[in-house]
Amino acid sequence: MFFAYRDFTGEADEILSELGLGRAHHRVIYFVGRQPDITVSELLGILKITKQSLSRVLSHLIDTGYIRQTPGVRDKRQRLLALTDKGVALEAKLTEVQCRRFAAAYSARGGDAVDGFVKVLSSLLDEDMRDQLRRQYPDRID
Amino acid sequence: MFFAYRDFTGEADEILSELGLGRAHHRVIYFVGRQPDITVSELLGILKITKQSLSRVLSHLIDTGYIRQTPGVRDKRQRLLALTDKGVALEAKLTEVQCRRFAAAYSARGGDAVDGFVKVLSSLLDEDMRDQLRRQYPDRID
DNA sequence: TATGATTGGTCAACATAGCTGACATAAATT
DNA sequence: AATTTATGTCAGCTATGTTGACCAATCATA
Repeated sequence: MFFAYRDFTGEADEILSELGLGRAHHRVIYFVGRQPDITVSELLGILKITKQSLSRVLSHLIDTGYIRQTPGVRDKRQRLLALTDKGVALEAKLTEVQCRRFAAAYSARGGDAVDGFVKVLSSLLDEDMRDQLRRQYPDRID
Repeated sequence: MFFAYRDFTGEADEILSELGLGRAHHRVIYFVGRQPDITVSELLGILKITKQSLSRVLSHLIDTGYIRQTPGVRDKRQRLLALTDKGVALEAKLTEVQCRRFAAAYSARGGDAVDGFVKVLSSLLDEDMRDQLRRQYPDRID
């Protein structure tokens, strides 16, 4: 798991570090990309870090133009976060190198292996996390 | 991958933090456990961190009695690292909670899924890392 | 409408675990 | 004897997490 996680994130980490960003920035970009107009507290709930930690990373991404924020419509206190075009481009680039690994795995090992992989991966999760993901991706998890 | 890795290491992290240790210590304990009398440079090659980083963690583990070192026989410069009884006990405890997750995954998803998991996981590795692991665990990888 | 809860932010300080660079020592090799 | 190797140590930097304290705007409700 250690080796796989390290190598899986390695290529993306390199791209990021050339831009002066780290893995924490990647996570924010990724989850904002998956769920545009996500709120800060939703993001905090996913990442399970403190708002102070998130603040540093998020402010930087806003300052450097990867993420934009618009005030919430229902609740004006909320900051709805979304990727800018620059953010979308980076997200695509990062996701591409990681997808390439999965594509290679799929080619080399086949769909049944990939199915097993997803199943086992989800079984490694805490129960509440698994339930949460099941709700979000009902057709991919379980 | 992010969620699975976080939850997979979460329980072990808790045990460690009660002992004033972190994930870096876990890695050292784990790999010393897998390969007793490993040298410092072999460990550096596995972890791919700098000797200064390792030094802090390793010195602490030696000071607190989880790891002992004996001078190399062939090469007296080498420090051969091995777990003490205390180290073995901790390693077993940490490995146990992580194995429990895999055991649960095995029960819930079956052996074919676990086989697929291992296959895909190994396909996510860099090629050289995969070769290295193939040599070390010829019956488990590929 | 006043009060309290929620959403979000800031400042300051700290911890862990990585990094680089420079230099030291003992042992092995040539 | 000179060089290379295995390892260590000091100093300082960075990224990313943590606590605690406190502030402001907005929302919901008694």
